[in-house]
Amino acid sequence: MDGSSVEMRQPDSGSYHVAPVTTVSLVEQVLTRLEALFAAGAFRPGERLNEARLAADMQISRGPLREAARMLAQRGWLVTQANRGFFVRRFEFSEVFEIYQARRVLETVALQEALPTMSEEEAAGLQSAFAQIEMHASAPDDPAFIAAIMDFHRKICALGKNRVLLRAFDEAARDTMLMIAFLGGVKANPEEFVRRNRCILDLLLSRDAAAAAEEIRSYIDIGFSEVEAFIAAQADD
Amino acid sequence: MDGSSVEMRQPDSGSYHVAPVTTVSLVEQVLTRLEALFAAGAFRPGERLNEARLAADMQISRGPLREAARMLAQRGWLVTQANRGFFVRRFEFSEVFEIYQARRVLETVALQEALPTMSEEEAAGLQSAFAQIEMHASAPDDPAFIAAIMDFHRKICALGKNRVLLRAFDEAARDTMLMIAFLGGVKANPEEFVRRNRCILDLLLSRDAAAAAEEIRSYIDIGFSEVEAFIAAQADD
DNA sequence: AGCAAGGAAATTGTTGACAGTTTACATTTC
DNA sequence: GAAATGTAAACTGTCAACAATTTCCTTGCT
Repeated sequence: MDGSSVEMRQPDSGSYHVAPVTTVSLVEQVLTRLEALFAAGAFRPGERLNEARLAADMQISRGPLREAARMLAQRGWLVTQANRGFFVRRFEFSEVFEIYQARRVLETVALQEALPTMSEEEAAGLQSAFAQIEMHASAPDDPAFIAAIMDFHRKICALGKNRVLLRAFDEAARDTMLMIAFLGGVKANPEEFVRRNRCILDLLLSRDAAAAAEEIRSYIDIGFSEVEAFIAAQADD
Repeated sequence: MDGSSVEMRQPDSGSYHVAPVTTVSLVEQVLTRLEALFAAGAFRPGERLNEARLAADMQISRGPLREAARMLAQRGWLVTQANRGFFVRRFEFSEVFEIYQARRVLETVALQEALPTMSEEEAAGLQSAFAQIEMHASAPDDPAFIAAIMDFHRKICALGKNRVLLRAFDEAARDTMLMIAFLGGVKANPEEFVRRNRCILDLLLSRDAAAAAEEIRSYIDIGFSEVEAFIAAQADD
């Protein structure tokens, strides 16, 4: 490039305000790719994963792969057995219920205390998050649709301004997505989801904590019922 | 050993029902030792940990150490910077408040729904857990004292029978212990803690969910106030 | 045929070495 | 003397090889 024609502005004092060089370590890249494989349903519950083969497929060595796998194990997506390696976790049905129950608790608790004092920025954030749901509703099978829904509800939980509880919500949200990946996608009708989330948004914007909490409760219960019915429909395996 | 003098009983049918040989992988051992170092206050917030030195001290190579460190990073105790390694997390004061708030929420929520149907086994478990607190009250500086208190409250949270929320409590409990390790131990008077926990136990055993929840709320608030005061007393650093 | 024992192949656990980056220090320049 | 520059040491990131264990198949026995 010709450095003479375009002159870079020199900083008037001290520092340059350039964006820091973000080097993404190989382990983080592997973690992202493993997450994508999980989301795509590439791993089956109980499956043992072959380190050498996976590393070869990713064109890396086993070291970084194992480090990423340890992180997923700590997250609960993989379990380890000494000298036998990493296995994909299994879901019991009882745990599916607990995941939905946990999300219900975490979202409604966040509301109860924080909704009356919700800022305009937070309200705008909720609105744009809901807009993302609408945007992806035309492609309900795209993982981005579920991700948008989760992000909307994450912002609801974030109203509580408690990082520990928000982290717990993130865990539950990730568990939900993992479970859906195992089920092979949800068949629920997207309009229904958009409609009910719009209802939640409206109640939030009107600062009606009790009504919003009640609506979230029933929304999540419906989500659980859909999964419950879907699982019941699978009388095989 | 002389195998002839002692004859093992042969099983009457098929299998032996012996406990499986639990080989503890080196990574798990390292994780345990790192946790012990954290609990002992060996790591200071923000400290960078030298992989080669730590591995040499533990007489292992860097591979297993890095895997254990990745797990602690996923847990939030360490943070990573590309090409710079692992650093011990820092606590902001605001997060200390959030930890206590989260424990308060998780314990009281578990009670609200589950206390009326608490089984006799669960009640007995709570009683023995409280007995452990009393047993360690004579040595309040021993980490086992705090661990006993945490275990009692963990059993309270477990009444809710929700593994996702219980896991969140575990996170918060671990964060609490880490924070205390950073502070260099709490100076609070142990009799006060024993007395208030006995009060909680009594209310639990009488199945009074509302009163127990209220007592837990004030108990945790007091715990937080103690930490708050302790931090305020440190006007240095 | 069914089952146990043995051994080869496959797989995980761990290590040491090398490459790339960062950090610390000495040197130069103003 | 302070700031910038260059260089060596220290450290992290990654890899490939070796050791230990498990898995699977073959063989031999009842």
